Amino acid sequence: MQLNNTSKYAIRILSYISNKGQCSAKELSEKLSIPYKFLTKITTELVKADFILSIRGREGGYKLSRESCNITIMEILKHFNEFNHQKECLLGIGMCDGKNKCGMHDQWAKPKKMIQDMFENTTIENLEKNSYKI
Amino acid sequence: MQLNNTSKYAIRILSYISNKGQCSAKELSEKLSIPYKFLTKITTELVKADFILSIRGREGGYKLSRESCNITIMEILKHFNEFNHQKECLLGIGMCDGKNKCGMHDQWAKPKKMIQDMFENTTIENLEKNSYKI
DNA sequence: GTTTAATTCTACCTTTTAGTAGTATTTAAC
DNA sequence: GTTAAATACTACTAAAAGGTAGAATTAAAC
Repeated sequence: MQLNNTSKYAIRILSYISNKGQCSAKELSEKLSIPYKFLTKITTELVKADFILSIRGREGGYKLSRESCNITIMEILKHFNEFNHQKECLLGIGMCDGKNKCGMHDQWAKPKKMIQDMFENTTIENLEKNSYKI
Repeated sequence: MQLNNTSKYAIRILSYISNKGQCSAKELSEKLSIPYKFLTKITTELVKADFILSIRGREGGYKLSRESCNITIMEILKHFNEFNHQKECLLGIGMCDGKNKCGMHDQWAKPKKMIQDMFENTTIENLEKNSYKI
């Protein structure tokens, strides 16, 4: 019941960039304690997905490609396959809906809704500032 | 944001045994569509953790070692390391508490509590009957 | 007491996730 | 135009999760 590392890193990276305006991969790696090579792999992915834009060459770095209030956590998680849309029931094997319930379908319904709403309504702007310090 | 396979299987196994009273690994494997060898690995673990007891030899099988209403989902999940107790914040790096917050600490608090309560208050007895059919 | 159907043990293989290494490309500064 | 500091690309390695294989042990049934 946790996010995978890539998703976690992505959120923290976007949050840091948002607070700094622009910054290099080197700075991100050091401040967020994310292995440099792994970090650039993720940032490259974030560029392709248009969350950030890259400035190459000397004095380069990354910037948000949109306003932080327009980047929801849900969007990030979906990009990194954290939500499989349909079946996302806890024990979900095959299709799990109102008719074909998994064992925990009813109990899971409320918390699930709450989490989804939270991820949809939370944007990079809303995140605790300086959370990267932890 | 899903349980790992082992935890899912464990819950479904216990649910099935609960409904059947006693059953063999072969039956569990077939009815729950869990690979036989992987299933027995999990049941052996469930025996050691005293969720079930095994009856060896011919006509053997597994039984719950306690009443189904006394086995909470939380207990199962904790056994399979689904909850790391302390830091379980979404982005949680290092310790994440009221003073040292991860970026999503505040937003995550409510859904997290809701999920934990749900897992603690849900027992094997409460699960949808025949959920294994899916 | 032999057989048979069951659980248990040890060791291995496969897939996915996480992380590393090295080189190529870009571009501002000088 | 050379240099230096940055990102991007390709390919590999390591660790964890998921799954398999085969032989050993147990005990009811006959």
